[in-house]
Amino acid sequence: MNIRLRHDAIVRILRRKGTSTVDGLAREIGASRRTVLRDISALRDQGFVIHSETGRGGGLQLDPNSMQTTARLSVVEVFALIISVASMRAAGSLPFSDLADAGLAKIEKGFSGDKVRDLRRLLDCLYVGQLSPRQDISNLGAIGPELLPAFEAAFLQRLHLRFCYRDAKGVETIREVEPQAMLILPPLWYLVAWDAGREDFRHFRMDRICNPEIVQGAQFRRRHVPFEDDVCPFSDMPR
Amino acid sequence: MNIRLRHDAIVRILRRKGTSTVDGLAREIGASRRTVLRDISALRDQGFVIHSETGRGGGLQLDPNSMQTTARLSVVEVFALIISVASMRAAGSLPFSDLADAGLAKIEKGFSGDKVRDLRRLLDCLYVGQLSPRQDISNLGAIGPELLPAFEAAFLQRLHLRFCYRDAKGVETIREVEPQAMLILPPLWYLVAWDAGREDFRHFRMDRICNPEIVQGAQFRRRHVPFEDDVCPFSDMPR
DNA sequence: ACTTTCGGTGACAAAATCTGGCACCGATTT
DNA sequence: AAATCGGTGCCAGATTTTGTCACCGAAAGT
Repeated sequence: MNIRLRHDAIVRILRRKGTSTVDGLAREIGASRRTVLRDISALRDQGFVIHSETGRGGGLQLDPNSMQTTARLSVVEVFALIISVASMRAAGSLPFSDLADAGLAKIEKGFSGDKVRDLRRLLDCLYVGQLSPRQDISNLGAIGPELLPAFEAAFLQRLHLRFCYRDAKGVETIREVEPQAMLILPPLWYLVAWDAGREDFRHFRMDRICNPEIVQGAQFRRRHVPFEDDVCPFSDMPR
Repeated sequence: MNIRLRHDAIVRILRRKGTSTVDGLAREIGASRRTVLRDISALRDQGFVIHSETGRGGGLQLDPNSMQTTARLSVVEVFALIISVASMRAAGSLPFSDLADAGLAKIEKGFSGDKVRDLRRLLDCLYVGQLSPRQDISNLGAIGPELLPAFEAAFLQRLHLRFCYRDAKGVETIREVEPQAMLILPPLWYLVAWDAGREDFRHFRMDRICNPEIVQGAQFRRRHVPFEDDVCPFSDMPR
């Protein structure tokens, strides 16, 4: 029997029975007492909290709060999860937001140094807030999934982005910009960028952007920090 | 050298050098060519995207988008993340929702059998939708974080829940209920439950619930499926 | 056409690791 | 004092992992 399957079996039995002895586990699994004890030790090393009591009527007990899983996530996947949690928190009344944050913190802790740098660079570009009630949200379009890889490359590698923009009057223009930040005011998303053609900072509603493409080789010239700190929901994350 | 350390070393070298040959890796790590090839295969199984080109000038190349991290999350933490993603998707216009879903799917894949069962049981109780515009959302209160452990135990172990409920007129009553489902209509959250005292199904606004406590030993008597399938945003998850 | 370089596979013995039994310790209950 | 129960060190045997070798197919230079 595989070592991994055995560990799973032990956790399953402990969960079901609540309390069990080492010998009972060994009999049920079909492994030796010694092996079960080694497995218990390994499970504790992996972060499972297993209480034990010696003597008559004693046994092992699995702390239900320590049931865990592992996952491998890329930087942008974590970023997407962070956007979800932050955006929901901004929408208010999220009883599980603390828990989701704790989960994200665990995920972030698993990153190595340069991945953390990537993540921070993305987070530095993200601002989530509340939409002011007087804002016009008519003609709300969908944001295309093809925007994601373009934004990721632009933000992480600091490259120019060229796209077609349809403004509020319906006029379409080609823009070449240096992306600076992403502003989320649910349900609206904005790209804050230095417009190279107009030589000024502009806000672009993301549902009005189409056909984004990376411009290779163009250097960033501007660095813009357009918002106050308290708008950013990630003050508690290390940066 | 440990197998895990070797995998980490391979990923580190590939990241740093960009491109490398199998023999180069073997020399640098101090393992045999065959072992490195086995490791590459294992890494690909784990989800790393490693491109390879044969012939002169070829070699291995790690896709930078597959740089990953590991994390250990509990069932409820994953549940909280799922709520965030689903709720945000219900709010509309989420360009990264697909990515967040992919991340969640990876997390869910890391669960062992009984944890998946727990997660499904929680998901079966969750419904996210759009609030109808004519709904009254005055007197919106905060949902206390102390509700979470109570709900988790109630849903997972199918135990009775007793709490103090303040209805729309401000009248407070003690209820003992069998929790059936959680309904999220942002920004409002409802608990759908069988009210044991009134012998009928009731909706409770979660910001009006206080001091929830588990009632040990009470058996569930009802099973309620109050919503159509299309309200549930998790149709693509295995269940 | 031929050679070299490179990823990838199968087979098999050697090396490393895991497993099981054993003796034994300390704590707790009967 | 006896029985129950978790925990540790030790060592031979079972199991898995590793290294070696032969070999294949693809690409690129000669």
